[in-house]
Amino acid sequence: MPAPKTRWKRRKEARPQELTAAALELFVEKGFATTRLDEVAARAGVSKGTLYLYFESKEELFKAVIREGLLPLLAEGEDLVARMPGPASELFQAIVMRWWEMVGESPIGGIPKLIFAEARNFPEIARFYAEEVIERGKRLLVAVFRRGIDSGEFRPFDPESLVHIVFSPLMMRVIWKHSLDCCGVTTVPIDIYLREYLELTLRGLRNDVPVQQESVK
Amino acid sequence: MPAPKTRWKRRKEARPQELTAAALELFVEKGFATTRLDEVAARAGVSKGTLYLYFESKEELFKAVIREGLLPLLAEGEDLVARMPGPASELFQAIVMRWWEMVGESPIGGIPKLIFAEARNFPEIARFYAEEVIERGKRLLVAVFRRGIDSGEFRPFDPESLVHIVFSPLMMRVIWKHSLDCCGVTTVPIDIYLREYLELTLRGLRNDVPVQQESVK
Amino acid sequence: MPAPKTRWKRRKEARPQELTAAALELFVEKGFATTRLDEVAARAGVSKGTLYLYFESKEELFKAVIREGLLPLLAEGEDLVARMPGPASELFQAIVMRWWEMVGESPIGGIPKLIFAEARNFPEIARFYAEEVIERGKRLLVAVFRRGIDSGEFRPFDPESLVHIVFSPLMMRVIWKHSLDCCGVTTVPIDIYLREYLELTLRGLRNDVPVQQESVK
Amino acid sequence: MPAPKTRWKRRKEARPQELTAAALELFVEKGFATTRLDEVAARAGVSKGTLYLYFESKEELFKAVIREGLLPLLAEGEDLVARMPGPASELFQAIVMRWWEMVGESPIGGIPKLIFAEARNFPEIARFYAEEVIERGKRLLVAVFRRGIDSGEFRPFDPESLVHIVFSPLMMRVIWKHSLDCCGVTTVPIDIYLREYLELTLRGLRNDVPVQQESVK
DNA sequence: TATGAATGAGGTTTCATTCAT
DNA sequence: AATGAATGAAACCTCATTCAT
Repeated sequence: MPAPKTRWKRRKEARPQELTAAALELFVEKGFATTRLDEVAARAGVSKGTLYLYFESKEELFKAVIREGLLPLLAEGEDLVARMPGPASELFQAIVMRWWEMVGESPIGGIPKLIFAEARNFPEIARFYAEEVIERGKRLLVAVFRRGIDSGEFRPFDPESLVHIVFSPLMMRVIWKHSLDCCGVTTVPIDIYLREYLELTLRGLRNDVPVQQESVK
Repeated sequence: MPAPKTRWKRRKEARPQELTAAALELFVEKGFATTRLDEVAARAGVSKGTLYLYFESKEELFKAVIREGLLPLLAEGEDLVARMPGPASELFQAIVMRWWEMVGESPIGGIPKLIFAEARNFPEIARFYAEEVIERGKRLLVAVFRRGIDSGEFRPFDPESLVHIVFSPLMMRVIWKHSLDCCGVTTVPIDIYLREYLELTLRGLRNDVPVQQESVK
Repeated sequence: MPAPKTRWKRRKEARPQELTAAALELFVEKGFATTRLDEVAARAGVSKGTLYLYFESKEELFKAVIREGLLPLLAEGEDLVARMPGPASELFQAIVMRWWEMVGESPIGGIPKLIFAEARNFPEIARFYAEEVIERGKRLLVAVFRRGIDSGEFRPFDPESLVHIVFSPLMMRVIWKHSLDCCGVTTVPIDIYLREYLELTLRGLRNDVPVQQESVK
Repeated sequence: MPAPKTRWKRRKEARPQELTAAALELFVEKGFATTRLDEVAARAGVSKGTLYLYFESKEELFKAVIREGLLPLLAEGEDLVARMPGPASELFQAIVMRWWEMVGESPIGGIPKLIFAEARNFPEIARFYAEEVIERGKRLLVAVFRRGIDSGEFRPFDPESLVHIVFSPLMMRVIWKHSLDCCGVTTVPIDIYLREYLELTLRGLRNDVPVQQESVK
């Protein structure tokens, strides 16, 4: 008796996440408009009507998918900067690798594609996402950049101006992964991509001074 | 009487492009599925039925939009490499600036967003686009990189591995422009963005000349 | 323990009536089709599933609502005629006032509107209602009319032909009360309405002869 | 060429009325909620989608049905009072007979039942109907009553108080016709009904003065 | 007895596509 | 060549009904 009730209750609590998980997959796969709620329900193993016990409409489901997807992103990483002591370049490298592991490889990696694709149809959600995710991520990286500049490890530059540029190759890669990659348009393996990306970027950021000082000598 | 007829004929020949232009705008704005053919027709100033005189279906219209959008891209730039003599870094800079002018600023700049958003719904088109546009662009940049490496201007690296990484900030910017930008989520002004991008990237690519100069000495 | 059990039992026996009462309210308010069983359950303070312990289907609930509503109507009034001795006009007046008190003012006053609205969707129920309520009411009034005619108080007329006509203003009033009245479309206050109605009707029914006989005298 | 175009245009102009006519029938027959748009379309001989070329939604169709139904009512009768010269009782009789002919016998006779049934679900429409139809009809009858009172033909009474009462038997009859009548619950034939109604009502309204004066004497 | 999560048939509504004009 | 009225398949959503608990 307690077991079944628990099973039910657990079910009821687990449902929304099962549903948003199925929806995320399909929204990323086919886009919001093209995804039929039947499919979402089928993939989650429930009937169409069940969706409406948990979400008022397709649009609300969409919002929930995005909101749900944020949480892992927000929880992750913010303290990474504070904890990590070493040089900024190593910290940056650590963040990049971790981001790919946690976001790039996981289903929530589909969200960026989804956001860019649907932003103009759901401006409030786009703004919400920008505020909650992009802005926070930006602050994180800017802090790293500042530390590097202060320590002389990075050349002096305006972190705000560079942050989008620096992050672009990661965003593009995760977007690519969920669009062209799935059509058989492949590119360099991810490990090489990340290695080359880090090298290019760190070379682009670092201070030349030591080298030049050497040459001055 | 002859004048109107000429105007008509001209009209008739111009029609398909007027239609694809209207369709491109709307597809970029709202996505393929969400765009109604009524709207496309209305924006092009014709009736819904007229669309079917020129395109067999909504999907064919979509393909035509992409195909049409390619031509300017293909025509442009390929000879730029051959013609431009100077150092690779200057050539790269010229390509970047020109690309932004010709693509980033024009309506066809919406195509990348469209492709990434719809790739999985239209894999053949995605492959077609990858083949015809991305691949060619890649070859163009690879050639520039090669020239720079050969001349010692760039450090030795595998051009194939870096080309996507290097181009990402431009892609992201043009995607951003047609999605989040339209929701009021803005970022650094484009001139600063491009300047910082070029500096970061060229620093990341170039040879550490001073050191090498010493060794040359 | 016995106390609660008793309360439970009382509850259990009272349930069907609580449910039909809630249903009547809502059916009158919104119509049969538009009323959701959730609402009925909610208004009765039970869960949706509980309804099905007492009624096989929404339609059965509807039937029960009507059947339930009949009982007070049937119990009331039939003996009123037999008991009341005085002149027919006073008896008629008494019936009218009592009917308005017992039916017009009570929730079951909504039933006529409901019946007229849903008759064609539930013909058997309509016939059942006609048989059990309208027919009986008619017989009641016809008896009164007969008595009045026989006593010379009313002019000679065919009671069967007049009964619907005479009763119409009361029916209309109670229907109005549950439809237009609720939309803010009001009319004469009920006391004036009834007074004027009685005057008009009794003038319409009464015999002029006595007066003339008097004058003859 | 002109013929076909005319046919099309004529069709396009006739359509809304064909559709509202079909809808009126069905709404009266089954109620608003229970009527399926498929049926309306089928009865009008068009496809479901066609409805949406002319009406934005089921609710708008409903409103149009009511609005459409008003016009004949409004056009009719208002001048009847002005034109008719004779005694008020004859005018009243004429109005009653004409109303039954024009409204009672025609499909728009279903509207009252519809209004009373759906008033609480569509309060604005109910108010609109009350304002445009009931109120005007009331004014019409009140004018007739006034004329009769002024001429001494009718006893002195407050016309406003009596108008609903007097009209009730006609309303009830037309409502009955579209509900219980269709379930086989019949009543007195209409000609007898109207005759008895007129007699009862005119007796109820007329002045007894001469007789009473005699008795007073 | 009572609950309320789950179902799925059925309704309204949309829109790509057709075709008579 | 151009129109736009008409279609009907397919989507979203509702809600009466069921049933495990």
